Amino acid sequence: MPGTRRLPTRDQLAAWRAFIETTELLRSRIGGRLHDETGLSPGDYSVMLALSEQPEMRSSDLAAHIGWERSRLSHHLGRMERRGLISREDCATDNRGSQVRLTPRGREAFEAATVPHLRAIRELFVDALTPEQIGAAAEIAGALRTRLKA
Amino acid sequence: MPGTRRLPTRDQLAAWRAFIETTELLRSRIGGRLHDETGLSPGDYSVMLALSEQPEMRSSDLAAHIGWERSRLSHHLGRMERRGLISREDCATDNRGSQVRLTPRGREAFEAATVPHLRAIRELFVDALTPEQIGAAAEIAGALRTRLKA
DNA sequence: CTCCCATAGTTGACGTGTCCATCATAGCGA
DNA sequence: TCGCTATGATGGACACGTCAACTATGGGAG
Repeated sequence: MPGTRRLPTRDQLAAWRAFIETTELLRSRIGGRLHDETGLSPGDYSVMLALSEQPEMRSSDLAAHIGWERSRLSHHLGRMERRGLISREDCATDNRGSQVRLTPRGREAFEAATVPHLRAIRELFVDALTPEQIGAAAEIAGALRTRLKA
Repeated sequence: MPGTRRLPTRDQLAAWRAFIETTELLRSRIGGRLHDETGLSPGDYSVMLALSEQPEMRSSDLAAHIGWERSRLSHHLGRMERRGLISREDCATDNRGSQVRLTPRGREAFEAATVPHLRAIRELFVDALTPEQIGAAAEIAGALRTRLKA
């Protein structure tokens, strides 16, 4: 059947839909619990996780570290700064740059969020799967990422 | 170690991160290709897929069918209406309700989008995985969904 | 030293998603 | 019929993401 050749089969499509819809639901549930229990969004958590390991970073380095576009990070840091979670100050060695750091309040919020977040991951991801399935999930992620890089 | 008991292990956490980050990247790549090649967003596609199977639907039924909140659908339909993809009109049997339908232009856009979208799914998902991995992905989705429903 | 381009970062516009408030109608029980 | 509650749908406020434009500084080629 020309024109439909090489399109996914019914089963493949069903697997695709189940996979993509469920991962989306999982993401939103984990994010929702994080937000409800700690007041932090997943984006906040990523930023703060990086800053907790390296307390002072250039904005671009931070963006690269967490895999975000600079613009996205700039918008997000603006919101986090308004909430008093991080601060930005001029960079001594490059007048274009800015250093980002956690405020004491930010560090406190991050530390309070760690255990609830890990617990949500355990409950909704780890505990939902067998050890074999967790391994398979990691392998699937690897295979998909390889394809996405090509 | 009280307080950290039952938190994910290092390996489990690595699997979680790989899984969630890769599925997010996959989603955005498929969505990006859909948008670039057809001008439709994934949200547009979901709405139009439902309407292509049942040409006239109540807004609430449509929302339930695709698993969206009514408010989200209302906002999205507003944007789609501005672009001439769908139309809304009063419902004859319930004065509160509205009927949603594809415009001719909407139907045309949807039909033009189907093959490119399926092709993207094949290239970035189906072709990235072995048949066993596709089966495992479906099973993982099922297991996660079962847990999410509880 | 000057010019040119690359880089750091911000901003505006806009699509998207959630939460919550609002409003009108439907539908039921007294 | 009257009034109460549930439901259908919309709207505003705000967070989040992307894209493209813009500002300003850095740094090398000549």
